[in-house]
Amino acid sequence: MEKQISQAVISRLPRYYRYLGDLKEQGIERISSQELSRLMKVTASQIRQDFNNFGGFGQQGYGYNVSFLYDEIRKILGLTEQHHLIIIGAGNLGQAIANYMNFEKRGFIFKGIFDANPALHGKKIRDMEVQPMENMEAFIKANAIDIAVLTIPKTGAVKVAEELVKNNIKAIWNFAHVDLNVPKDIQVENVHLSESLMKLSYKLSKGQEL
Amino acid sequence: MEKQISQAVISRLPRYYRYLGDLKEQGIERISSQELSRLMKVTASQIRQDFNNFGGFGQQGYGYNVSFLYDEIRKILGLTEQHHLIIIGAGNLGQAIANYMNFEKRGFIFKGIFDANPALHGKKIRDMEVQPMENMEAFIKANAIDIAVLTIPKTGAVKVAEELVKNNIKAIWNFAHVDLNVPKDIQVENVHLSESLMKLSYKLSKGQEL
DNA sequence: CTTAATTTGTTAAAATGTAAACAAATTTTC
DNA sequence: GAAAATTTGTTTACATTTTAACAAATTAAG
Repeated sequence: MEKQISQAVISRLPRYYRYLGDLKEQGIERISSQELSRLMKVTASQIRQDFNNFGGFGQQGYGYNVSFLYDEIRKILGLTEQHHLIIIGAGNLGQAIANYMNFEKRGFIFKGIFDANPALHGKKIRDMEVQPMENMEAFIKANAIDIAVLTIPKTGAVKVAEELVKNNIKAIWNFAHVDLNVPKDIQVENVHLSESLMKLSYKLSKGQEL
Repeated sequence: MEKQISQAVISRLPRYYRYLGDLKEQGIERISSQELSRLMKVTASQIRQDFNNFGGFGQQGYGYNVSFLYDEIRKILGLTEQHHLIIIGAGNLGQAIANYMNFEKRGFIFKGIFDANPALHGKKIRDMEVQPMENMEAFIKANAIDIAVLTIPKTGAVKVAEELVKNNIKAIWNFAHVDLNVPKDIQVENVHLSESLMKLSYKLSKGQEL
C-alpha cells in the first residue's frame, strides 16, 4: 500500500510549483532548500520533508535542479494528464471563470457551458454557446466529460451534483455555498468565497486590537 | 494577553455559521454538539472544543441555542462591524465579484471599482462607474476605505498593494496569483483559484488509482 | 589533492491539533 | 419528585504536523 500523503502537504504543492515556475522563468538553474525557504517564508526543513514524500529530488551539497523539480511537481499534481471540463451556471461567476482561468495550461479542456436560464441560451462565452440544462446528460456522455465546475446558487447545487454523479463525472469544482454529498470516489474541491471573506473579516476585527 | 486562537479553528467558524444559519431558517431552536456533529460530519468533541475557545455558549443537558450561537459567531467573525470596500480590477473576475458577492449582508459596503484599462472607464457595474487608477488614492481618503479586493493580473498586484498600504488600507482580499509582501498589521486573505484547481487535479489523479 | 563549506535525506524532538473520557449540571421520563 | 438519560465544559490521551539535529554526500576553495 502506498503511503498516504497528508492534506497539508498537498495544499502546499501548488505554491511550490508557482515559485519554481517563477525561478525557471528567471533562468535560475538550481536552488537549495535554504534559499527557497527565504523566498517562500517557510522553514527549509519543511521544504525538504515535503519533497521527500515523493522521492529524493535533490542532491547533497548541490540542492535542487529547478527545472527538474518543477517537472516532477507538475507530474505529481497530475497536470500532465488531460481532462474534459464543463461549467454549470453561466451567471457572472461562471462567465468569469470561463474567461479568466487558463484551463488549457493545466490540462483541462473547456468543452461546454450550461445554464437553466433561457435568457442566456445561445450566448457566446469563449466561442462556446450557453446550452440548456436538458442537454447536459447527453453532452457529458458524448464528450467524455470528467470534471464539472459548479457556479450555480446553492438551491440547485445538490440536485445537479447528484445528476453529475449519475453521469459518471469524476470531479467537481464547487463554488456553490453548500456541502455536496457525493460518493467518496468523486473528488470535490470547494471554493467558498463567502467563507474566505468572513475569515478576512475575522482577521480584520482581531487585527485592530493590536 | 488574550489566548491566541489557532488558524484551524478560525477556518472552521464560517462553516459553523453557515450551518447555524440554515438551522435558524428551518426554525430549529436548539441543537446538541452530537446532532451538529452528524450534520456537519465532524466530531462532537471538536465542535465543543471550538466553541469553548470563545466562551461557554451551551448548557449541559440542553445543548446550544441556535439563534444565540449564530449571533455569537457573527460577532466573533466581526460581521457586525461595517467596512468600506473597493474592487481593483474590473475585468471578468472583478465584475463577477462585484455582482455576485452579497457584500452588504456581511457588513462590507461596496464603494467603488477601479481599472487601469481606459476602455472600461465609465462602464457601470452595480450602479457604479469604473474609475481610472489615478482616482484611487483620493477616493480611498475621501471614503474611508479600509478593504481592497485585488482582481488584477499578478504583474501589477505587488505595486498596487504597496500603494494601498501607503494609503492606510487595513485588509486585502487577494485574487492575484502572487504573494503580497505587506506589513504584518495589514490583513491579507488569498484566494488562489489556480492552486485550488491544481489540488483538484491532484485528487483526481490519485483518486483514479483506487 | 586536501580541507572547509554546503546541502540533502532522515531520524529525533517539540509543538500543535484532534479525539476520547468523564464529572457536573440539566432535562426528560415515569 | 426521584431516577434515568442528555449534554456540556474540561481534562487527559492520542495522533499528526512541524521543527531541529545530524550523518553522509557533494561541491568549492586553497
